[in-house]
Amino acid sequence: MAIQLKFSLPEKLYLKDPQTTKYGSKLLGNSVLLIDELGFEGFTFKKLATKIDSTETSIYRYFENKHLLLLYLNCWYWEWLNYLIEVETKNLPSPQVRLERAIHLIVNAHHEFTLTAYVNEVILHKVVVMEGTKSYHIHNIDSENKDGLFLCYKELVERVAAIVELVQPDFEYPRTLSSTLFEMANHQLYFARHLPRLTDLKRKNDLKVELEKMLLVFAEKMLG
Amino acid sequence: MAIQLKFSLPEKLYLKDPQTTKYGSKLLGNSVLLIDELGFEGFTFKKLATKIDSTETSIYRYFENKHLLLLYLNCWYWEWLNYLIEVETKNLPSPQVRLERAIHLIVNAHHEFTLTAYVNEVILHKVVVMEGTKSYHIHNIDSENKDGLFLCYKELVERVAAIVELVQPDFEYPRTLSSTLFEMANHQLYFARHLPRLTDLKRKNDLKVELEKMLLVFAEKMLG
DNA sequence: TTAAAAATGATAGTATTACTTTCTAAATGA
DNA sequence: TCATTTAGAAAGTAATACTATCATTTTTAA
Repeated sequence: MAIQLKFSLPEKLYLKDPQTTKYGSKLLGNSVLLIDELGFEGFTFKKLATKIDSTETSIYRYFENKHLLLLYLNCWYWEWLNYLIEVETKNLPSPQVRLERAIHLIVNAHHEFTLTAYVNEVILHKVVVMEGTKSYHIHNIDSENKDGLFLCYKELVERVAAIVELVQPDFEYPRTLSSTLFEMANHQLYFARHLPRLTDLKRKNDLKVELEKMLLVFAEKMLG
Repeated sequence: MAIQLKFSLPEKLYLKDPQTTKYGSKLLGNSVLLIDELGFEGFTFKKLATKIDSTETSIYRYFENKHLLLLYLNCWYWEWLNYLIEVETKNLPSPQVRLERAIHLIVNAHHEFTLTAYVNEVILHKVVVMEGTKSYHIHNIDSENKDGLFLCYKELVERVAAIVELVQPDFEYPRTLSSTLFEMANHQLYFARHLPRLTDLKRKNDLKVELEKMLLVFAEKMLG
């Protein structure tokens, strides 16, 4: 993919949009690497500043705090996946096939597509699986939600829910099914890697193949 | 319920078991209240010490850090639920009915049972829904897992998985179904309360009733 | 009953975190 | 080229996440 994409993310996420400057993209790219390396709790703006040969002050000009940076990365991921699902399910012959394609992308997109130079999508996906829920399990969730910070996730969930509704208009839980597909994809992968007794995915096999199959079975049974 | 229960939780969770002293039970009970009030990120041992008219030093004699305290509370909840499911599904006529009873308990136990004087189960449940995932999304997950800190959750998931296997021995994902029931119960409730576009549960209705119905439909379709 | 042991409190101290402020220098662009 | 934007440098602060030491109170067991 040669086209470089810029996503429009909620304004209140940042003080200055890191996608608009070279420094900003360095910030984003390295924050993904450092969060992966240290875990979100061990990650600090000080350490990130050192890593990119800069200062805390400069980072604070982009983000109010590390929580909003994490949320920015998640939103970026959600927008990116949303864009891919939109493009890749267009012109497919039936809703069933579109749903199958969407599930394939939820599991595999980060390995098959690279849209940007500065963010490593494979590592970003690791961060989303490992730290993602922390971006929306926060004490001031309601005020952040009011500021529109979770629109990206909502739109992503709604895109897949809309396909679900086409597949089976009588199904009573399209949003729940959609959000559960996204949540399951992350949690079951995390369990397979770290708490294997909580899942039937087997680490020795190709997790992506198994996970995709599992989500397909799951969706089929719910709608079939 | 007049019987006071004491749960045996993994030893490495604590330095001194808070269930063994009066001070410890005060610590536990108030930590639930304070985490609910401030959110886990805003919660500190200093603030807890002030709340129970004590000192940081004393709290540190029980727990190495606040993460382990949160995990302790989660384990407590998992053990408590595990115990209830065991007792309450015993002697039921069929696996189907036992699974239905288990789902009912996942959703409602905290409102229907009170086993201890010092922990408010309803608020503990709020904390588990809000902060629970943080207790196992941590950078040193593998070493903590090695220390057996997640046995309670594994046993809980396996208890329900065992029932699933009795209901439908050919079903290929009993553990995944079980862990997904627990995860869904928390996430869908959280979404209904804070990010309603991510779920079909409607806040105006009785969330518990709706959630139980939803999980039943979900399990039925998976196994039916 | 008393002496030992266990549990808690009081005080102090440290490194790190999570910022904020102010002022300067370099790059950019109209 | 002059104004504006952008980044760096340095310093400072309140709070966090602990640790150490010593004194006091409470419990327990001989």
